[in-house]
Amino acid sequence: MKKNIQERIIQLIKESLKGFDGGFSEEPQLDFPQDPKFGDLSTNIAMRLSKSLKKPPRDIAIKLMVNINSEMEGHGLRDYIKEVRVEGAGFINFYLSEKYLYESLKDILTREKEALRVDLGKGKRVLIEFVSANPTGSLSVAHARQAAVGDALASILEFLGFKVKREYYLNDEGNQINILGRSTELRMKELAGEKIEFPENYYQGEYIYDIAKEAKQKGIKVDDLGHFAADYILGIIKRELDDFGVKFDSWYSQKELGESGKIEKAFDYLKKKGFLYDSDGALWFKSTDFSDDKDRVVVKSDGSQTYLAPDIAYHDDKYKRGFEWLINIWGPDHHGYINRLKSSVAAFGRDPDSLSILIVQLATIFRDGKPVQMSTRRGEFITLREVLDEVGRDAARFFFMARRTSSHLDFDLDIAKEQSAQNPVYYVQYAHARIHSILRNSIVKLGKNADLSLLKEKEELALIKKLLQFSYILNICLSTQDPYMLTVYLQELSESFHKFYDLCRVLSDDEQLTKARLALIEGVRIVIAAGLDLLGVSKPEKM
RNA sequence: GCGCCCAUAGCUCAACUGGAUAGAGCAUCAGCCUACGAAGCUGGUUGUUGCAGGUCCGACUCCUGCUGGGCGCACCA
Repeated sequence: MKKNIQERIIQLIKESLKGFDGGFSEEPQLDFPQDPKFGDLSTNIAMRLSKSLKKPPRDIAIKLMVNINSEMEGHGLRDYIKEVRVEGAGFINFYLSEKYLYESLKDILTREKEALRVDLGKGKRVLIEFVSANPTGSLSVAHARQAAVGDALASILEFLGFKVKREYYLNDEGNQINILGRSTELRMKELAGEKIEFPENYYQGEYIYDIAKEAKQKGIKVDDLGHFAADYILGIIKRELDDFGVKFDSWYSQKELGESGKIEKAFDYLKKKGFLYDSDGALWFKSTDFSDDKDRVVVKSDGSQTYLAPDIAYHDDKYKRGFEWLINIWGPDHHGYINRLKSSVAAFGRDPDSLSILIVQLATIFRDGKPVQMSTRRGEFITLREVLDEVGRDAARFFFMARRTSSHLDFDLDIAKEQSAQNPVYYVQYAHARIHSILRNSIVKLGKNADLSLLKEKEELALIKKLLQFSYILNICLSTQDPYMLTVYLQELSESFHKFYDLCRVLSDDEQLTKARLALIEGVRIVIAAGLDLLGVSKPEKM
């Protein structure tokens, strides 16, 4: 795998720093400046060294630039960097040569997706657990967003060389299953003509009637109603996820975990280490020894377990299955739970930072300009299914990721289903379809022998540069653990393409130029397709 | 009372995790198809970044305090 230009320049900067007297412990940062007049790549290292070297940033930058210029040859970068300049307060800006741009485009055309891949994961095993909704009803919009984010993040990590598994933790026992069973039982009685009182905290949704009918038909015993209903609902959830394009590698049953004895084993270990103690007739986990502000009950005084008990064993088991990095994707109502779970990881002697917990903020659904209130128990909430039916998979997925994951999201159903330019997904898909259309219409064949150096227009060079940012963007997605940046990037890339399209005619009488431009748009197509694939959004050839 | 998140243009959000003149979309107005898809492109208007201090060469970003909003603080899951 070829080292990308960024890594090579960073290496060059490091090398060039060697002439300085100590004082640099920082890894040089190299960014793509937002404004092209600040070069193609830029580092702020001189400013950051200013303090420890006790010199003005510009003086350092100039000295460093001289070193860089003389080191460049040895790094084989002479042909690729057109110019290095010190600008502004002490930024060192790199201007890439056309030769480099053409070679990079050529690389994308020959190796396609592989040219975009950077192996950052090195085969590290990652478990992403997400959605994990209780099987008591259809998936909500909150789950939908978690599903979109988790699935895309998993795809991105896979692309970056991580070995990723997607897992769904199934809460198939406990109090909510009991209530589910009793809800079903009552509805069965009601259907049989009995007068019933239906408690407020029972599941109110219409679907309970369907389950009740089926349970009656199959003659399910009263004691089994809870699990029967849970299985039935799990079937619904699986179909919803399937239609949303989200596939899990494994479904981890809490019930089976309980029966496996793994919880007891985990407790034995913690007891031995002194992290469990009895008090008030209950068993407590000493999470305050770690990062929690309060110890937590794991076995209640009535002998039953709290939710934390299986969760401790579950996460222990994740590591025991060989995963080195755990990513949990949760809703905001669980953020108070982070410290106690991380504490349990630490109690087993593991690094709590190897467990990343991402809080996906809620999406507020707007219909007719008004927010729709949500209540699971009353059965009044917008489901993933409704969103899918109304706006479609592509718009839904893209929309959910079009904001930073940690930010609230306003999801206006009326706008999303309009399928107008207001929805950014069409802007990106349109660029993709437009490219296909041009390729279809062209008499000249797309070939490998195009002379790319004919691409000289400002828009053409800008477009190639934009293509080169793809792996940098994925890098940001990795460090922020958020696919959001990719949605932004695809919009920017599409914008660069549409601008190019408007100013540079692809198909013309000039056969050589036509070939070169076909090659360019093919490069754009490859990158947009790769990006949409990672997001789980389709890439239509016609719209 | 304690903890977490948020506050940026009329609205929805950015600002690449501390960088260069705080930018997009929507809305609105004016242009661009006898050439590859007008679901596109070009141009015009919009700011005391909630308030007050502090750190820094540099602050929307970090720290402290305040104001206003969301969420969480279970022997629930």
